[in-house]
Amino acid sequence: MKRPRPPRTESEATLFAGTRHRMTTQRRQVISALRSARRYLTAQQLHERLRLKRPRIGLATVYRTLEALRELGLVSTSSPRLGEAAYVWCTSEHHHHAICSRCGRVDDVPCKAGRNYERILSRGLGFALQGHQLEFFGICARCS
Amino acid sequence: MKRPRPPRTESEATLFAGTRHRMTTQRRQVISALRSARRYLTAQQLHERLRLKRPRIGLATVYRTLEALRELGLVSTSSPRLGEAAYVWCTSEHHHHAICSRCGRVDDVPCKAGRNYERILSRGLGFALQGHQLEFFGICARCS
DNA sequence: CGAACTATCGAGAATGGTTCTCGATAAGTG
DNA sequence: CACTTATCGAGAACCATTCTCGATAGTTCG
Ligand SMILES: [Zn+2]
Ligand SMILES: [Zn+2]
Ligand SMILES: [Zn+2]
Ligand SMILES: [Zn+2]
Repeated sequence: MKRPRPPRTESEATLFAGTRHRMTTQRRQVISALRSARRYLTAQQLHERLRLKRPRIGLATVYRTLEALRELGLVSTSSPRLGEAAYVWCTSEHHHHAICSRCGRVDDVPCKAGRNYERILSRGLGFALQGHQLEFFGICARCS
Repeated sequence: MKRPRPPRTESEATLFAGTRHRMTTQRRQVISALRSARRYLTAQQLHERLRLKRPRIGLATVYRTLEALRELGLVSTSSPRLGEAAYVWCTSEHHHHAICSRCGRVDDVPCKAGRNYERILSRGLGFALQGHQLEFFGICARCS
């Protein structure tokens, strides 16, 4: 019985295409775990989760993979707490994050602002705006 | 010859009023150095600067003072680089930062946005907005 | 397929920013 | 001044992150 092609989520196989990086089993699992978490995770938290299925995976591998993904713009590293970096999966287009204060869930928010501020900054400070970063804090739908 | 009262910058003496913290010479100097820097400084960079005038000041003292100021909302700790926290002097009112990509100067920018997003977030995600943080990157007047 | 090449892996050591400890000192009180 | 308590400086401890290195696995080319 031939089933229709399953609605597979975007494959990871091509994420490193065009770079000298190789797609390995470990990297596939780091990507999958972080992508499905939908929240900021520290390298150590991610390592914990990965060890459940692959006990011998090394912490350094997690750090190395996260750094490679960060260079590609596929993870964002805004660190919500001081002293420990946290990583969240990211589409590569410009967008912002809505972070739930209760459960930590992170949702992407498309960018709509910036226009007003460009003028304010230019007139008030003589500041030539090149980019911005915006984070929202509040309570997500599941938590309220 | 009695001069009119100098236009002294807001005194530091009262910053810890109402808390159990004491105002000491070391803390006065940390505050003064950070306030006049107008840029993000790491604890170690601040320590370097302070040692020019007070060679025996300890790095731990700098960290302790910065932490106390952070609790009071007088410094902000957004960490621009990964792996090392940086601190900038902050008024306690809600505002944002314009950070020069070339020289690192940080200027305060009053908040004007948020209204639009409150509706977008509520309708799109069922997200109850409580707060936000916005940073601008670009080139400041002195650098262009 | 197999050989050759090279990126990546895991484990542990090294690094370095930050915090802690503790006896000495200074600030506040009266 | 006498007393109490917060803060100081110096160095050790802590811990997140990076580095080292021999082993392993992905890739390419026949
Ligand atoms: Zn939530
Ligand atoms: Zn934007
Ligand atoms: Zn500048
Ligand atoms: Zn604002």
